[in-house]
Amino acid sequence: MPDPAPSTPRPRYRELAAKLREAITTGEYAETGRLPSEERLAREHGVSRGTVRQALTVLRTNGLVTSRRGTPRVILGTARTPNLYELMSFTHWARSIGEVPGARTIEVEHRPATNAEAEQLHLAPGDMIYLVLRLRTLSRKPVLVERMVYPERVGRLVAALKPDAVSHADPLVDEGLIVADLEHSIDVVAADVVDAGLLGCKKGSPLMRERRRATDPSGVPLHWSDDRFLPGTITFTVHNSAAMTAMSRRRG
Amino acid sequence: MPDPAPSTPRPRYRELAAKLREAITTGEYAETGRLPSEERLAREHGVSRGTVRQALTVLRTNGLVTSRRGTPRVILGTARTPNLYELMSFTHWARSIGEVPGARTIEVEHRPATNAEAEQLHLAPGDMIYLVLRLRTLSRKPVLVERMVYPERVGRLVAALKPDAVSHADPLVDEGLIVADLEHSIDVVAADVVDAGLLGCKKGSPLMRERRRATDPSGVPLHWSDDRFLPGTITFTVHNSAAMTAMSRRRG
DNA sequence: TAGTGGTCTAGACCACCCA
DNA sequence: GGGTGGTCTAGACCACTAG
Repeated sequence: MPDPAPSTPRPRYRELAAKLREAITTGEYAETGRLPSEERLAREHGVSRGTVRQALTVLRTNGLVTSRRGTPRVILGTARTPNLYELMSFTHWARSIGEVPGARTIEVEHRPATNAEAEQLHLAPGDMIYLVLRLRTLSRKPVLVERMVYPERVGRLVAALKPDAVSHADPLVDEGLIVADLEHSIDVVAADVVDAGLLGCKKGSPLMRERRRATDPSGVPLHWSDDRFLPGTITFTVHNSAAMTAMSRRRG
Repeated sequence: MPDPAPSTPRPRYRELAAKLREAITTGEYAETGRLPSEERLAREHGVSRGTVRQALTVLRTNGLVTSRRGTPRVILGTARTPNLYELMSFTHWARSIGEVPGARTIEVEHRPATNAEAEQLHLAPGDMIYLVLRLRTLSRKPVLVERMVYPERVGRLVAALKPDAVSHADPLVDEGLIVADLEHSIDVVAADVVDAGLLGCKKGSPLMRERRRATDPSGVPLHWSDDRFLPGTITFTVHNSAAMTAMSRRRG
């Protein structure tokens, strides 16, 4: 939910969701720990019950409230803010937690895709890709090694950026690229020579790896990345409600 | 979406979602890669557009289709099956991927909660908890060390299970406990002496750690766990669409 | 039994995309 | 401009929980 510049005015259900989130975090319903009924919320805010339910779905997705047939909704906790931007962009995430992100570009390659790359990006073998290798820092301390693979069309834009550009994601958004979908996988790998040199750890020492693939609304892959974090620098958290889930990252 | 035993007949939107998922995975719309319009689906299946939208929301949450105003929905990929059970229960997950799960109970403690445990389970300091330490296996090979902490009420049920019970989650479900909410965090830790002894690795070697807290529909914590996986045995995957997310695990 | 959330309908208007 | 998905309404019935 990146809340893009509202060419359309913010829909009412989001407006209401924001109001309710605010009310919850300020302790408005703290006495009972319950939310008013949907009907009552509808009356109080001058919208239909359907709109109230849309708003409550947002809150539920974010883990703020539960729901169960027959009983009022229960307040679960306070705000969580899953945000596609934050999951897509180290820069954006770092700023969101008040850190100063940095980046050093180590290498940019423009070459034919390997088989694995072609598969991940839905390209034909031999199609050209860009690979960008960067060292990312928080407050000047190395945190992760980032390898981004872009198809030609996207990579061209990235390659044109100034070498000292910290965020690569923002310019892409400005260019009109839309990320509709992200697929992450998280595991542990041993540092290779490059990782070790950049992060200042030993070759073979364990790193937490997050691989991501971003897809635009028409299903076309926008990039594929391999990020390797020093242990202790980051924690991934995932929240599931009965039907839905939200992911975020935390400083480890 | 555990699809509980339908005391109520399965709602139409789920029925429709299942039908559409089936159609997508069998390649029904493979030529165009597009879904028919909501209006048309409504006509064809004899339901209202609202119901169609509910069904499509399910598919979107699961990463099967995208949606964007103005254009038909695009088929993204094939089935993903996020399921609270599978995330809650190693046993259930293992079976879902065709593996044979095993468990060896190492230790059961019944004692006052530490401060951390009390906080996680929303207990008063000194309230009694159960801690169950188990070694979990796939096809007899050690995969993870599991530490489950239960509040008295739940732990009593677990402690009453037969020592060779593989799944602890299923009996709890049978007892009427409902998991409405799961919070995961994933990071890397060094194996302690116990971990190393059980998993057959060296003390200090890296393990992937998944900590979980489960909450029932009224917001009461049901358990808190700390699972430590041998590297290479598992990969966590998370899928986000614009507003929603789904998590799963894969054999590493 | 009263009140809640879950499901479903039939209609409406709009922003947006694309041919 | 025609068709799509996004939002919103006003109403209805039902399953479920709890006092």
